[in-house]
Amino acid sequence: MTSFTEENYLKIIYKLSAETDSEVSTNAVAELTLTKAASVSDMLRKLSEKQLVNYQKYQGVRLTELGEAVALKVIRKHRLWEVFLVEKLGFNWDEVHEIAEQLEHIDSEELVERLDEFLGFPKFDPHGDPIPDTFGIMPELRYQNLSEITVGQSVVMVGVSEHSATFLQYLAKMGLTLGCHIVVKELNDFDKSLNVKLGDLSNHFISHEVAKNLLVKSVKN
Amino acid sequence: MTSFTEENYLKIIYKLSAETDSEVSTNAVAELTLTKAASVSDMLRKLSEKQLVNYQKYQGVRLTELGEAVALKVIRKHRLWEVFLVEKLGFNWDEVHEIAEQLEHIDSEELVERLDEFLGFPKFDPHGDPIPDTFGIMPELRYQNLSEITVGQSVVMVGVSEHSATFLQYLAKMGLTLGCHIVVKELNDFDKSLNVKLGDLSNHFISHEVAKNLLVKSVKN
DNA sequence: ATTAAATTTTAGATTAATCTAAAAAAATAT
DNA sequence: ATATTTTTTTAGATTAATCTAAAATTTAAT
Ligand SMILES: [Mn+2]
Ligand SMILES: [Mn+2]
Ligand SMILES: [Mn+2]
Ligand SMILES: [Mn+2]
Repeated sequence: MTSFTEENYLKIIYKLSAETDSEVSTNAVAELTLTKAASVSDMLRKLSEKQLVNYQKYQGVRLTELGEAVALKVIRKHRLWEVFLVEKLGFNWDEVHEIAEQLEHIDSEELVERLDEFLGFPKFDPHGDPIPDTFGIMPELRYQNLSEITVGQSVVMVGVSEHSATFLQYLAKMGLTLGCHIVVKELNDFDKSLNVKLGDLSNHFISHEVAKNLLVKSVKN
Repeated sequence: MTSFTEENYLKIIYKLSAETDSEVSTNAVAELTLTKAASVSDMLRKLSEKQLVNYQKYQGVRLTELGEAVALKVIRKHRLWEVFLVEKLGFNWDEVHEIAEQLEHIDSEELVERLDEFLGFPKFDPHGDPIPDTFGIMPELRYQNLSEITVGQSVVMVGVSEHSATFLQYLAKMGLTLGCHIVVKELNDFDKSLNVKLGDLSNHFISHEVAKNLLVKSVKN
C-alpha cells in the first residue's frame, strides 16, 4: 500500500509538523529526505492523491489523519526495534538508528505486537523518545531542557533531542545515560555553560549547546 | 551494493542450482521470482556484469563464488530470523516464512552476528533447514525421506522439504513436529502409504505424498 | 535433415523515484 | 509599488525493474 519511500516522507513530514505545528515546506522535507525540492513536489502530489497529506501548491503540506496514522506506525516500529537492539542484542544507543531505519519498514502487524510484548511494552526508546501504542497514542511526557534548569535543582535525564552518533558517544563517555541524576551546581553567565554533579558524585562541565539537547525531568531532592 | 531484488534472484538461483546441480534455466527462475522470462533475461545480464553469476545466452546460469556468498548470507539471515520469530516471539512454524522474506534483506553484519549469538548459534531453522555460518558453511546433515524408510525402522523427524502453511499446519495437527520419534509399522504397497507410531504412542496414517516431504534421521532403537 | 515446438532473448513501453534546468509564484527589500 | 531574491513547481531525462509482443535460438519430432 505505502512504499518504503512514501513511509519515509510521511515520517519526516510528521516530525517537522510536530516541531512547528504548522504547514511543512517543500524545502524542509527535501533537506531531511536528502532529495531535491523538485522530487518532493512530485511526491507530495502523489501522497495527496492517496489521501495521505493535505497539500495545496505553494502552501506547504500537512498529514491527514490517515497519513498521521501511517507515520505513527512507522515511528512505533522504529522505536520498538531500537529497544530490541539495545536491550536484547546489546547494541549501544549510538549504533541502532541506522538499523532501525531499515527495520521500521517491515510490514507485519502481528510482528509488531509480538515484539512489543516480548520487550515488555516499553514506553520509551533508548534515547528517551516516547513509543506510540497500537492506536498511535503517545505516552504523556513533560520534560524540560537541561538548559532551562535553575541552579540548585535536581533532575533526572529522560532523553536527548539530538541523535547523532558523535553526540551520543560523547554523553556516554561523560557518564550521561538515561536515568542518571544531575544537580545543577553553577551557571556560567557569559556562555550559559553549566557545572553539574552526577549521581555518582562526579563533577562535570556541560556546554550550553549540549545542555539544550538533554531532556530532563525535575525530581524532589 | 546488491538490491533487494537482486538478492532474491541470487537466492532463487542458489536453490534451483542446489537441487539440480547444473545450470539453471531462465524459465525456472521466472517461475520462482513470479516474473516473466523476459525480465529474468534482463536481470541475468545485469547480475553477470556484476560478476555475481556466470551466464551465457541460451545456456542457463550459475552463481559465481561471489554470488553464492551473497546468496548464503541472505539464506543465513532468513533462517536466523525464522528461529527468532518462533523461539522468541512465539510464532508457529507456518507463520514465519513471509516475514522472514522481508527481514532477510536487512543489511547489517553486526546485527546478524549478534542475533545469531542471542539465539544461541542455532544450526537449524524451525523447518529443519540448515543455517550457514558466518563463512557460508552449512552444518552437515544426512537425512532421508520418510518414504525411503523400511518397516520396523525407528527415526526422528529432522525437517520438511515442503514449506507451505497448509502442509505445516497439517503436520502440527497430526503431532508431527521436529524432533518427534516415528516408527514405521506398515507399508501399504498399493499406494505406498504408511502406518506409523509416534513417540507419544499414537498411531497415524501417512500418505506417500506426505512421507516424501518429511526428512528423518534413523535412530538406534 | 527438415519441420515444428518450446525456450530464450531483444525491442519497445511503463511505473516509481529521482535528477537538472527553466518557469512560475511568493516573500523580501528597496 | 517595483524590483530582487527565494521558494516552489513544471518540463524533460535517467535508472531500476517490470511487462507484452516479436525475433532468435535451441530442442524435439517427424
Ligand atoms: Mn532512531
Ligand atoms: Mn530513538
Ligand atoms: Mn522460510
Ligand atoms: Mn525455514
